[in-house]
Amino acid sequence: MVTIKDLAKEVGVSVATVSRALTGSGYASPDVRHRVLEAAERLDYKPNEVARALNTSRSNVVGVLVPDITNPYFPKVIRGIEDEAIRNDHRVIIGNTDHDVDKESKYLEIFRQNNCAGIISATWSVGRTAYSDSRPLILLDRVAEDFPSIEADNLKGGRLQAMHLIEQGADKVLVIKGHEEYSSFNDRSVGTIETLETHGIEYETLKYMHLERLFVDGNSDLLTKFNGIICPNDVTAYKVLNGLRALDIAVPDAVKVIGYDNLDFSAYVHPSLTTIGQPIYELGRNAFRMLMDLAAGKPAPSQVLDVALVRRQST
Amino acid sequence: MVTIKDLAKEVGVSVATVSRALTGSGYASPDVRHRVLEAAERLDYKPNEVARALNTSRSNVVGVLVPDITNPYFPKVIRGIEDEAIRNDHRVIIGNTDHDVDKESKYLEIFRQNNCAGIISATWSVGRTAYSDSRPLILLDRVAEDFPSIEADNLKGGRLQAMHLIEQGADKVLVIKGHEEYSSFNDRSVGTIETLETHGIEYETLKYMHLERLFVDGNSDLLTKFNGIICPNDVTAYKVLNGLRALDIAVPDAVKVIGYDNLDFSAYVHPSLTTIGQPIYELGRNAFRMLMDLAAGKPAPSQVLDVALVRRQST
DNA sequence: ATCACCTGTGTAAACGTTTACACATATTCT
DNA sequence: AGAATATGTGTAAACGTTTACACAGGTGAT
Repeated sequence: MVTIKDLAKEVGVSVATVSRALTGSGYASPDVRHRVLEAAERLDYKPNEVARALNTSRSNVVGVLVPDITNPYFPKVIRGIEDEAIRNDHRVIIGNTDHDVDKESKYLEIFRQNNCAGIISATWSVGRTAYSDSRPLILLDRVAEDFPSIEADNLKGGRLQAMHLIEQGADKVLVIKGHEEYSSFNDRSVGTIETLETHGIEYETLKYMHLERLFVDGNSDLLTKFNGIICPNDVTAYKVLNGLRALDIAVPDAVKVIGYDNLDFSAYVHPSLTTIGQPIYELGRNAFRMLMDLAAGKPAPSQVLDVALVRRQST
Repeated sequence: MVTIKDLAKEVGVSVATVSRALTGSGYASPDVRHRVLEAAERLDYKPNEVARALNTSRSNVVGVLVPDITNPYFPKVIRGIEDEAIRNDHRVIIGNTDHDVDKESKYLEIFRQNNCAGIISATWSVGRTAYSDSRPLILLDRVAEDFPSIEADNLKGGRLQAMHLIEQGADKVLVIKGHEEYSSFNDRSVGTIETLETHGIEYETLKYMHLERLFVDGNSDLLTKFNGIICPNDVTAYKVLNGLRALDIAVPDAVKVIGYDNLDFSAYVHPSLTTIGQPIYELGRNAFRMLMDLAAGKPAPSQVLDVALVRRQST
C-alpha cells in the first residue's frame, strides 16, 4: 500500500507538508500542492482511514441501530442514510438490536470503540439509557427528551387514518395498536383515537401482539362487529387482510382496512392497501444530514416530516 | 476514555504486559492476568478497535456489497451475515452498488482504506474486476473463477420450478428471465429450460425488463396463450399476479404462476405464491463463516445450499 | 533599519494498540 | 554445578496519519 511517506519521498517534501497539501489545512504553496496532488493521482494514493481515525479520534463511520433490518421499513431508511453518507464520504455500520437493551448498549460501546462519527438510532431504549461519553446521536422515528430526533408526523398520520375511514362510512372501528415502547406508534393511536372520539365513532383497541386471537375459528362474529380496521403498519395490515380472506369477510365491502407506511408491497396485495405514506427514504437521508450538523457543532433542530394518505382498494 | 495505559498504571505493570494479558498472546502470569482482568472490568476498559486495526492492519469490520438493500432479498442475507459477525466480534459495513461498476470499485477501495477483514459481495462485477491487493473475498449468490463462493442450488431450483408446473398440468409456459449478468438467474433458467425441453413442453422466454409489455391493454390474448408462468424471483411474480388480475385472468385456474425466493411476503399475496424456498439467512451466515476461514488462512471451499419447492395457491 | 507579520516548510509528538527483542528469574536436564 | 530451557516482564518501535511548534525567508509598515 502506498502511504503518505511514499508520497512525501516521491515529491521530495516532508509528510507534514503532504498532509497539509492533501487536507487543505494549514499552508501549502500552490507549487507543492500541485506536485502532491499529481503524485497522489499517479501513485494511486488513498489515505488510510484507520490511521486518520486514530489520530483525530473521529472516524467517518456512522453507526445505525435498527430493531431488525428484515422489517421492510428499515432497508429504505438505511438506503437513505447510506446514500447521503457516501455522498459525504462516510460509511455505515448497521446493528440489529431486536428490541434488546443489552444488544443496544453493546453496539453503542462498539461504535465508541470504533471512534464512530455518530449514531443514528431507530431503537427505543437508546435515548433513555443514560449513556456517558456517547457520540452525537440522532433518534429516528423515536423521540426522547434532550436528543435531536427526526420523525414523520405520526399524530397527523393517525388522524388521517381515522378521518379516511370515517369518510368511507365506517362507524364501528377496530384500532390495532403497535409496539407500546415506540413513540411513533403511540402518537399514531393518539391521533386516531382523538379523531374517532371527536366524531363520536364507536371503537375498540387491540394490541398487535394479540392479533392472532382475532382470526381463530369461531371469531368471525367478533370481527363482523367492525366495519373498519386501522392498522399500526402495513405488515400488520397484510396479516389482517389475510385473516379476513380466510374468514370470507369481504374487503372493502364488509370491512375497510387501512395500513401505515406505504411499503412497496402494499400496491401488490389484494385488495391493494390504502395506507399512510411516509417519506421513509428522506427520514434516513435527513437523519444523516442532521448528524453531520451535530458533529460539526452546528445546531440540529428536530424535524417532523409530512405524511399523506394513499388511497387504494382496501377502503 | 480509559486506555491501556490507564490500565497499566492501575495494575502497576507495563502496557505490553496488559496487552498480553488481555489478548492471551505471549506469556502472562496468572496473578497479573487476574489483576489485569479485574481492573479492566472495574475501570470498564474497552480496547480501541481503531488502534488495534491500525497496528495489525486488519480491522474486525467486514464489507458487504449488495446491489440494493431495498430489494427484500438482501436484508435477510445481511441479517445472516450480521448475526454471525457479531457473534464473532465483527461489524458489518454495507454498500449499495446499484449494479454500478464504479460504485463497486469505490467501495472496494473504501474497504481497503479501512483495513477491512474481508468482503462479502453479492454484486456481479466484483469477481471479474481484476482487483489488486484486495481483501479476502466471498462471492454470495454469484460465481466467478478463482473466488470462493456460496450460492443456493439455482440449477435445481430452476428444474423444480419447471417440474412443478408440468406436474400441475401446464404445457404452454412463459419463462421470464432475470438479470443476465447474474449467474444465479442464468442457472435457474438453464435448469428450467432443460427440464421443459426434456418433457417436450412448449415455452417462450421473456426478459424481465420487458415485463410491462405483457400487461398493456389488448395483450390478454398474448397472455392467454400460456397456462404457466415461471418467474425469476418473487417480486417479479407479484407484478405478474397483479397484471393478471387486472386483465381478469384467473390464477391458478387459467394460468399457474411460480416465483423464486420465498420472501415472507409471498404468503400474503393473493393467491399466495408457490415458489422456491432458498435458505437466504443461511447464505449470509455461512458466507461470513467462509470469510473467517479464508482470513485465517484456512481453506474455504465453495458451498451450494439446497432449495425446496414451497407449494401455495398460485399453482 | 527595525519590527511585526504572513507564508511555507520541517521536526517530532501524538492517537492506542501490538509485538519483536532484550533481559531476568525460575525450572529442568545432564 | 553448569547448561539449557521455560516463563514472565519491560523497552521501544511500529502501524499511517494529523498537528503543535519551531524556524526561515519574504513583505510591508514605521
